[in-house]
Amino acid sequence: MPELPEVEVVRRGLEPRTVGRIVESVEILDARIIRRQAGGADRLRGALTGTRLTAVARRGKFLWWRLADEDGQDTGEALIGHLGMSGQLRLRDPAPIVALPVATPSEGPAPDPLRHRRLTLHLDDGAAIDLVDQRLFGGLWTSPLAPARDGALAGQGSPDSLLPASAAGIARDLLDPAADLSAIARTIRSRRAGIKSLLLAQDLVSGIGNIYADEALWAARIRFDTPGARLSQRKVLELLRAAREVMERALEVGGTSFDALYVNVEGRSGSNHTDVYARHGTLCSRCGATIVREKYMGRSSHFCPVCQQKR
DNA sequence: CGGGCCCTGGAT
DNA sequence: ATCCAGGGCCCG
Repeated sequence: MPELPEVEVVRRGLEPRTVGRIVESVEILDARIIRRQAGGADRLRGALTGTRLTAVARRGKFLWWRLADEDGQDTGEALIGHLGMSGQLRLRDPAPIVALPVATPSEGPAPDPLRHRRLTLHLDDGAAIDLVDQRLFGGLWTSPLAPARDGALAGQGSPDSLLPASAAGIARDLLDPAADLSAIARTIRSRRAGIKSLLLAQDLVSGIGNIYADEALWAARIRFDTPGARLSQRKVLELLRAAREVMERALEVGGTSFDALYVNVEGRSGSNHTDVYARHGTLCSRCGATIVREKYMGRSSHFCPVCQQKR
């Protein structure tokens, strides 16, 4: 499931091969993927056809391209996307889609990595950007730009403070130099909700999903259901720095993958190391206790019952 | 602030 | 046949 590090890996893969290119056509293979586009498929086609991609930026888990018209003028809109939990943006060279080698009958049919291709942007150099998404939680749509409130760069890779409206309610993430960790920590401490639900609140701090929330809480030795207000400023800062470190480390190794659902633009998986996530039943690497999985907020929470005590 | 919804396909 | 995975968004 793509969270901040995985989306950043994708952004970095897209940057050198898509910035400067013109979209020649938009191929929609499954209309259900364009749910979030105002005006629907026609509007998406109209906004992109003949339009140049001038930058690719990211805030939290949102990714967007800046757009310019034939004269090089900003269109005032971005092409923004979110991968949901199973979305992939894949770059395809000029060659047509090549099927994988045919499997022998005993092996059954070979899995086709593009089986769930929903939408393709064809670029002027013959390359293509495929949006592949098994569960259709992801999407790609246009959104008008407006200045970010604090005037700082809108996100990683952004040339200025202009932020797509669709990401206006998304807080800065922990890899953003303009993120104010002390302010985030103060807000967390003003809430009585469980700390994990606060870590996952994208309007408070963005980019963290279920995997990195569990990993950060383990690193900071905090139980998922501890009320934000029960934690000291120092402890919350420790947690935020832990979350940042876990995500930085994941970024260095190309993202975290638990299945074939997260891949970079070339279709390759990242690492799959975690300390607690999906490790229930195995031993805590810090104290040797057995890692537990518990339902919280309708999601699985993985934690060490000894290191992460109730407060 | 919690719960339901959107979705599909692999596991049980 | 049913459960489960879950980010974002909408609802009450």
